[in-house]
Amino acid sequence: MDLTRGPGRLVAAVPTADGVALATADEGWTVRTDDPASTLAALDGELRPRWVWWSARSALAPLLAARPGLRLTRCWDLAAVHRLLQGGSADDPARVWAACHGLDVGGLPADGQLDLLGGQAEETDGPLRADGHLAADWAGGAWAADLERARLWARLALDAQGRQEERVRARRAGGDALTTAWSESAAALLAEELASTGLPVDVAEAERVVAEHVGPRPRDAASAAALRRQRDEAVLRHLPGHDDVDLRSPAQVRRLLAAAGLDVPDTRSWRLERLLGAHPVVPALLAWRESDRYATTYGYRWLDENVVAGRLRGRWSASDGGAGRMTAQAGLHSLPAALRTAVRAEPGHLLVRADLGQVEPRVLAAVSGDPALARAADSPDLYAPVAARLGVERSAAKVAVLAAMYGQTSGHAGRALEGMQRAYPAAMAYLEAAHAAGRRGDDVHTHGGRRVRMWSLPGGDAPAEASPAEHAAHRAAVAARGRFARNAVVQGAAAELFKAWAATVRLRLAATGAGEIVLCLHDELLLHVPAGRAAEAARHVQEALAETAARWCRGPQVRFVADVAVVERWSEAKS
DNA sequence: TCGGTCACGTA
DNA sequence: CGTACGTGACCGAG
Repeated sequence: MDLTRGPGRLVAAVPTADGVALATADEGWTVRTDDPASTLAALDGELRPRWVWWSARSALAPLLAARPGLRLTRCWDLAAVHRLLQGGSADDPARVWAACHGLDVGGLPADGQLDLLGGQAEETDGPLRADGHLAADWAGGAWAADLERARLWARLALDAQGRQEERVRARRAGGDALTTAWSESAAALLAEELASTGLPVDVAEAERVVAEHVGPRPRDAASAAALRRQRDEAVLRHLPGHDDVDLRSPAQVRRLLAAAGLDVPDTRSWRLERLLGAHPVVPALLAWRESDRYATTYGYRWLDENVVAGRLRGRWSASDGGAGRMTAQAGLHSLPAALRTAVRAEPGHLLVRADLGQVEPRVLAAVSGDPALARAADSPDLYAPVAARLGVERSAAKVAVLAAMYGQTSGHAGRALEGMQRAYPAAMAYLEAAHAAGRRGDDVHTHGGRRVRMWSLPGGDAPAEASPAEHAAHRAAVAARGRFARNAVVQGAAAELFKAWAATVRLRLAATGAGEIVLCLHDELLLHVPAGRAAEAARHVQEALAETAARWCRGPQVRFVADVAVVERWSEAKS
């Protein structure tokens, strides 16, 4: 059972307020209905198509708003595949269309902006300009005015899909870019479902955690201000005469520390932790920092704005940023550990928590085809055989592997890297190639075929006339680009593997009704499942990983491992 | 009112 | 001088 694969019959779908417009290679038609979600759900069951849409955000999000439980099976997401092919995060229809027709995007309005100034806004009834670009009003949403327009918009989507698929098939990558296009599309679908579903939260428990750090919910603005002064006072009382210092201002905190005889270049907590015994103001300040997090970012306001009826919801992106990881808003990806007790299964349900173990070195073994590293991945603890091979402690082996992947040069990394070079030459060569490309400013591509764009440097490639300081800044910028590229090919490929895994899990759960994914966290999945289906869901997670890994590795098979636990609260069973 | 910087949570 | 992201606060420029 592998539902992510297979071409499927391509059916473009454009839902509107009045109904839904559809297009296949042979025909287009419209269905007038006030319930397009049900129409698509029925067609999904009958035809098992691969839905083609401009983006899950535009096509699916409105349907999920009307029918939260809607689960469509497969799709081709033009925006997601565009990001895969072109890199970056810009994915509006005008850019998608231009890219798959080989048109220059220079004359296009900026992302999300209509060309209101009228530079190219010639009067036209059709969706296309004379130069082949999408007309600005169509790209901006004019297709939604009536079903006939929507039908045309669906035909254009199908046309764009065909051109995109040609480009995907032509993409040379270590892996199979077409499979990546499918799973990235699935991730875009999942992103909308995650935004709609939300993360189950025990609000009373969340309020208890917040109260532990900042006290009870203030009744009004005056008591909030008083509480704030009270928290500030706990720090400032250690240095009389500095009552006017604003602890939220790093510059003022630095002057405050200077008054305590502590000269620091910045006031980051890792630096202050080394000065814990130097002055009582330091531990007080660190405690203030922690509680301030709950007063600002993760406090009552955050709960009020983002948790509705016991679900924490934020927008999700399937591949934002350089390397193509998923991103999430509303703090979903950076919940403090203390708040995880509040992430709790609803009555009659359980959470299945699954996280990939040592995913980045295993991914490196797979994408580089390094046979020795692939053999190390046979071990449930990859670092143990690496340590044996390098003849060092496990902790040193881990540092060496991470240093190789992240481009670390400080500390003891240097000598460890020499050992890595001898033991795992193919893996190191893979990283070095990406590093060199990044330094040159050349784009790199992930195993799955994602383009990762580099950026140009302020002074160009080699500033001829520059001060020593400018030369140093330029060298630093070149090195930073190299580290970014080196990391991107590993982090990006890991993101692709993760999304392929998540997509497979999603389909198994949808097909069996054994629960649903409620959180994706880079290498961790959280499922919310009926209590009686937890063991089954856990099995789906493991089987989906084995299936995904087998498909993903073309060279030597690399073992991927997942730690799976069935819990009531996310905080339990943290490995 | 805006963008840059700092700081810090997660992976 | 390991990378990525999102969030909120301050601060100086406009």
